[in-house]
Amino acid sequence: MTNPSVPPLGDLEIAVLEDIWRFGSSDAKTVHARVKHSRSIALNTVQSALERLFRKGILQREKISHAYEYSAGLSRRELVRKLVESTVHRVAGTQSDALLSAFVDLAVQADDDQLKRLEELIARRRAELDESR
Amino acid sequence: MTNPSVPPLGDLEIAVLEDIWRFGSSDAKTVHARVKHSRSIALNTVQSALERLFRKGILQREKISHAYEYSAGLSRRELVRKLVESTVHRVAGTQSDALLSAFVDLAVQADDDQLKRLEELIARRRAELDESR
DNA sequence: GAAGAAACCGATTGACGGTCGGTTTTTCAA
DNA sequence: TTGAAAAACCGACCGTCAATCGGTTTCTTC
Repeated sequence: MTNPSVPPLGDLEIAVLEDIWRFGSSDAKTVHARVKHSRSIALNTVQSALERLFRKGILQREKISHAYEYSAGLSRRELVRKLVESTVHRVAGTQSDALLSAFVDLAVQADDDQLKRLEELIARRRAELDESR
Repeated sequence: MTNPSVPPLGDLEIAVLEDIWRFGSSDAKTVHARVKHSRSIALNTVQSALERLFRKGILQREKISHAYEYSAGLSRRELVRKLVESTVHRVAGTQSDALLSAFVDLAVQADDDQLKRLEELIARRRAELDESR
């Protein structure tokens, strides 16, 4: 929790991740087959993006016969959270304040519906806090 | 608003920025004088960090006699917001959802006090929304 | 007009992402 | 069992970018 740092991700890495999120666990070949329409890219390139993602702890892999099956170790949601956390940590003296500031300013763009959901969320969180006291 | 992208910042860049936030508008020499305690670094190095920050639109500068006076064009808060926005945009299919998700997950760590402030914020935002309708 | 200050102009180094080609290892079927 | 196909593995190259600085030019001011 003290060091939630997630290394930054490149464009291809994100594209490949998106693909795994979308279609579920896959091996390099399959990902390549799907991704090569938008990017003409060699299989090896996809392979190393996958590998990098694995080393970064973003993807998991399991050897199925002699091919790696890659799967997302994180939901998009979790990744976004970690990424945001890292970002904030880098440029924030005291986390909580900076975090709150970001909330504040981002919330300004939220619409009615989102505000409502946010309120519910806060209520729930508050309930949890009360409960554990 | 559609393209809020802020380029990523290096460590020295952030340090220099922090310095400007802390002490206000300064020229390279002054920043260097303050920063060199923690990092033994040449004046030129600070100068180019400042310059880079300027080119990235993070700092403003004004020529005072023949030296540049750099000042923050953004508050820390605004920067954090932009940085977070960029981060979310890169990895999010549909912005609003990802944004909300990030809220949700980050809010889980918020304490009582922060929740209260968040609620106030939402209330205010809601009032603004009503007003402009 | 000379000295000092600061900008300006590269140049270098080290990471890192993206990109592959070639080599080795593994699997599997004939 | 062996040979072809598949996939991993290795390592190289390029481009970009932050950090770092030395040297040169330009500007100001006394």
